[in-house]
Amino acid sequence: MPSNNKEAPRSVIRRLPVYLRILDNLIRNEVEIVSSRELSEETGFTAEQIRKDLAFFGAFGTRGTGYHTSVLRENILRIIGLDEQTNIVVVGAGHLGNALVRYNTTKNPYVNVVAAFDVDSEVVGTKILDVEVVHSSKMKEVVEKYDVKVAILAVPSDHAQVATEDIVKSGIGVIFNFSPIKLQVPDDVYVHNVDLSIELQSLIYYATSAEDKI
Amino acid sequence: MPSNNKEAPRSVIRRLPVYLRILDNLIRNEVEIVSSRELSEETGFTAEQIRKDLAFFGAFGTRGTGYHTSVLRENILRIIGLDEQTNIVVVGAGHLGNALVRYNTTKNPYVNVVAAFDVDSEVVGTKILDVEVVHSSKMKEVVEKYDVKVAILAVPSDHAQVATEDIVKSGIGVIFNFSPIKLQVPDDVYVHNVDLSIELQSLIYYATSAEDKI
DNA sequence: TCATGTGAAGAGCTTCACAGCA
DNA sequence: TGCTGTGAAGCTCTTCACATGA
Repeated sequence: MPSNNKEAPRSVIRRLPVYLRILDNLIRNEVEIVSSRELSEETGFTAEQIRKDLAFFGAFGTRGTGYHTSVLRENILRIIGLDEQTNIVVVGAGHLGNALVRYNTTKNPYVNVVAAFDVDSEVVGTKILDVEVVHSSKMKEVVEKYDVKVAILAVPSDHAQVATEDIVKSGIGVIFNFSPIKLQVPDDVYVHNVDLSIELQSLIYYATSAEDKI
Repeated sequence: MPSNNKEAPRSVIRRLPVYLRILDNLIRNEVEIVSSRELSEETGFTAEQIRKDLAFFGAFGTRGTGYHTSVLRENILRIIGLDEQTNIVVVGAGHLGNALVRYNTTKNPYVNVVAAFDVDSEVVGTKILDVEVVHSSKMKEVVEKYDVKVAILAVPSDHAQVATEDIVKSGIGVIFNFSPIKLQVPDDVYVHNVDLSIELQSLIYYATSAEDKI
């Protein structure tokens, strides 16, 4: 394997799934070869950056030709760890949790939502598509049974830390956090925060400063 | 005004709403002064970074003391453009759009969702909380009436480009895009993409590589 | 010839170290 | 004294320019 021993930059890891989606489309259309310039047009990233990203993990292309779509796809799947189906859970079955279960079940290939968790007896026992809403007290059991690696956290702010402790105790090491709380977790747990209020508020800056330019 | 003429770095703009939220909490608890070190503890950003961020726009603090919470809050509101209520719309009233209307209505102060848009006659005319679901053909009318600056786009992929054209024609200049499509827009329209599938897929990398370290 | 792979230069952002001031 | 404000250094990632090889 001609790959590198250095830690992969986060920016590269964030772009890999973008390449993956394009490759899936190309392969669906039976395109066998793609160049970095073509990938650049589809993604908006520069061709040099795409080559650097891919070259970081090894030489997957052919000079003068380009990249073999299916070879590149296999390599990216392996690098990310999507070469085997990944089981995830959604914690919180309110409106946002509900939408996230549906989204990842119908729109996200490569992941499999095995359960949603909630503490509200109104929703425990119901289903979202084919996904059962289970009481949070059973999290460890489900996580061990399905070897779940990632939890999406979408509970109200005042439940977020408690729910996080359930998640950590169940053995999950990666949390995709939608609550606007700085979660307290052990060092070996990886938290990725998406704060929709904050992202929207920062966008307002561009809405108003763009207007000033008129 | 002791502020700067250079364009503000994106990274700074993304952090400003984080400071804003902390300040809102402090002011609610009648705390009048806060230091960069205290803000650091709340946010996880370094104290130097916080001082640099704030100093970019002017000298808002007092040496030896710290920052006056309400003064700093007012300044950040003005910088972002949140000093007056910002009207937004949500385009797409499916499960994700529904959740986003609720989220921004109940959890996001400083923005006001004036309408949701859809083309499905099943949902047009219904309400999400107090927000009416309006047919997309009336977008321009609503946007002009409420001086809407930002649209959240949460429609299925195959409708995303068409919906974008409605948004652009209505006069909106900032789009918060949840669809996994590279939207084609004029140069003066600002698009911010959040692709939930891609973010989750890139997280898998950390789930599996963390495991390898055992 | 043509597109990849890559050292070097450049840009942008963060951290350091300390001057400046209440 | 204590905390802000800031030039300088450092780091990370991107762009450039071109050598490399099918």
